[in-house]
Amino acid sequence: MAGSKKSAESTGNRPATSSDVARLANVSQSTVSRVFSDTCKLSDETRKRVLEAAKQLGYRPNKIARSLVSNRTNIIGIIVMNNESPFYATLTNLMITACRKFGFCSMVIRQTPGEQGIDAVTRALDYRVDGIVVTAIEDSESASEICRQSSVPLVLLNRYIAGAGVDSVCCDNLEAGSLAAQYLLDKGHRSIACLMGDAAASTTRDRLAGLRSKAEERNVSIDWVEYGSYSYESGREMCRKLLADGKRPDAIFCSGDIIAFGAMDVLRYELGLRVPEDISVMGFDDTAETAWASYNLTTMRQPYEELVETACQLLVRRIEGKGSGVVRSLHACRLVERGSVQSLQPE
Amino acid sequence: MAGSKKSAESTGNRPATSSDVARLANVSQSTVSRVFSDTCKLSDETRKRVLEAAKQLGYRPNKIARSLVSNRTNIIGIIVMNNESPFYATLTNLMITACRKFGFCSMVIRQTPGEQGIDAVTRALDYRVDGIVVTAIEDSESASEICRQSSVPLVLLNRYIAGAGVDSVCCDNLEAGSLAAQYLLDKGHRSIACLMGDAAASTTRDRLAGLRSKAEERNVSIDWVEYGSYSYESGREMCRKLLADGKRPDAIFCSGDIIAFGAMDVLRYELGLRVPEDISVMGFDDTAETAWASYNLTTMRQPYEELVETACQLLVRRIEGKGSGVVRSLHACRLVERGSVQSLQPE
DNA sequence: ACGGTTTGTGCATACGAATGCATTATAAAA
DNA sequence: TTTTATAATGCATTCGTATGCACAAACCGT
Repeated sequence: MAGSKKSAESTGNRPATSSDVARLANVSQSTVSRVFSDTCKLSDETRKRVLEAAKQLGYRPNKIARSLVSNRTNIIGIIVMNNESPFYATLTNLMITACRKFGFCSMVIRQTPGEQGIDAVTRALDYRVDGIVVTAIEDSESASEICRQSSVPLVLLNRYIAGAGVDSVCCDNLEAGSLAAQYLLDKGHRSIACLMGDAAASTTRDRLAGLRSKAEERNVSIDWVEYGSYSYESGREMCRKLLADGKRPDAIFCSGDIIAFGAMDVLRYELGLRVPEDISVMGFDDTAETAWASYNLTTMRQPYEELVETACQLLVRRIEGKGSGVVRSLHACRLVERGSVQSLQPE
Repeated sequence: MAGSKKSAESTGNRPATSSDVARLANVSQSTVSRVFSDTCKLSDETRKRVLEAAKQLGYRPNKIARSLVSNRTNIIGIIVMNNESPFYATLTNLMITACRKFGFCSMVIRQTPGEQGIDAVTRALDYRVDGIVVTAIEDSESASEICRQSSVPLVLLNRYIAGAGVDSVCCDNLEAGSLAAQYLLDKGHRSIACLMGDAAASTTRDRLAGLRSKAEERNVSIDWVEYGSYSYESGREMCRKLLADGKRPDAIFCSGDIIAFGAMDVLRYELGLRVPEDISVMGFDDTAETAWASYNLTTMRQPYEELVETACQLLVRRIEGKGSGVVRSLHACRLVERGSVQSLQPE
């Protein structure tokens, strides 16, 4: 008497198929399919019967089978670096939510250590994802090439490749760097040190370039620049190295908040300096932790929602074939003033 | 003369299929399939010819089609709450990596606001994922029920449902709570307040229960307990509320690090108290931020890698049909002593 | 040289849903 | 009532891969 308790007629524990439903509802498999994709006119009577049968069997369309014939998986591949920073976590989370909003599921692929970025992309392509978002892998260029070969749309989020015909969505790092410089200069800072993340990333380079050009415009030269990576530990190391030579800049610009956290902690707890009284620190990204009272970090806010929304929209438009030329979408950052930068100006 | 530049013979920009390869290599489609699944003996000569043709066409097996016939997607669904805490971010990231190690891709599904947890699970099931890991959704019970109906293995990570026949992997929250109590008591603390996360979660309840039982064993009663959620803001609010009545406990136990961060910041920057000199704070999880010098939080470390590895292994074993009875896997936590708890004992 | 075994390959079909086309039932028009 | 248009449904095929079965070739021992 097993299984008689369930209200659904068992199909032997294998999920019900459209044919099972068809049989029960006394219609053809095509009709069932049409009820669930509702592409076509159907009598209310039939629709009702089918839906009832479906409910009884617990039927749900098999998206895998559907994908095979329609050549559309409704999956977006999200490729992320093997990076633990809160910034990427936030970006990834928002991206998943955005994809969902557009009706897509997310296959998240993390580049495993030792793996080429292109392999991560290939893994996604094997599942015939409809589109790919890359938030920072090393060899974006080859990734973009292999996507073009498979004619799968690709969007770079928070990265940019000059010249390559790839869509990208970034904040305007040049302008943001410039704004940061302007802010620090306006506050009276003249000797500005920079603790930068990965030197190879376009974001890193642009932020510094923007900062530098604005500073030079005001006849201030940026001489103290350290490179490392976007991590707390790297922030600490760069900060130690910077101040080891006895250098005492007015302010330290960090190209990522997490670098700033490391730097602040070294300043306060290893060097006994006060932030911002003795030395000012500025971050970049506006991750959640910046607002925490211990840091209270003045930073440039990246417009997360806007970036992610745009990337997703762009990707979806491409997926639907509504592509035009290569898009490079740039978004303004906004300065969020908290308490880590001191004014050296007499008011 | 378009397309003649590519070395690969173009198949009209549609990804090459096994039939395309078969045609080029002068073998049947079956043979191509066999080369790529290598289930069967094949002459070296044939294999070489096929692989060459495949390379020339840029052929990679279509995992969607493969899934359809083999009834195996090699995808694991990872269901996560709409939660921004670093703890879940870490857990999710590690889970993705672990799945990959076992040869699975990850479909990450975030419960969207207003959505039932069961709907998130259903979305995964629609893609016929081979297994599902749930790291905290509200209605785990119904989720488990619908997985059973589809006979898709399910593992709860960091959650536990008493009685329900669901596999789960947790740290031993009872014991961990007890260890925390023991530590605080040994340090001489007698009035211990508790700032807890979501009251409905098994983790929250067990941590408190463990703490309480150990305390009572030593004739200390735990009278000050606040409930909230696992977030920085909630930590702040609970802390304010706790101390508003003029209460001054020796120590505050927080059921999550992020709660502790909020609490510490209120203590230090709103109430002007020193941690640990005036009041001790203890956390739970050992997220990355605990080691940051600003917090330097003494906490209970969850064995992340072990938890994730176990969950994944368990799931994979179930997927391969090697299931036995219901498994409840418990893992010991370890106290990580940093600088946020003061000793009240004369040494 | 012959029956028997092994090895390598092809043929045909299945997986579950979507869809162009044919067919039937129904309604509207003449 | 007959004709034509229209709406509703079924039939057959397709997507790309895997696999049971049949078959051919090669090898083996006697």
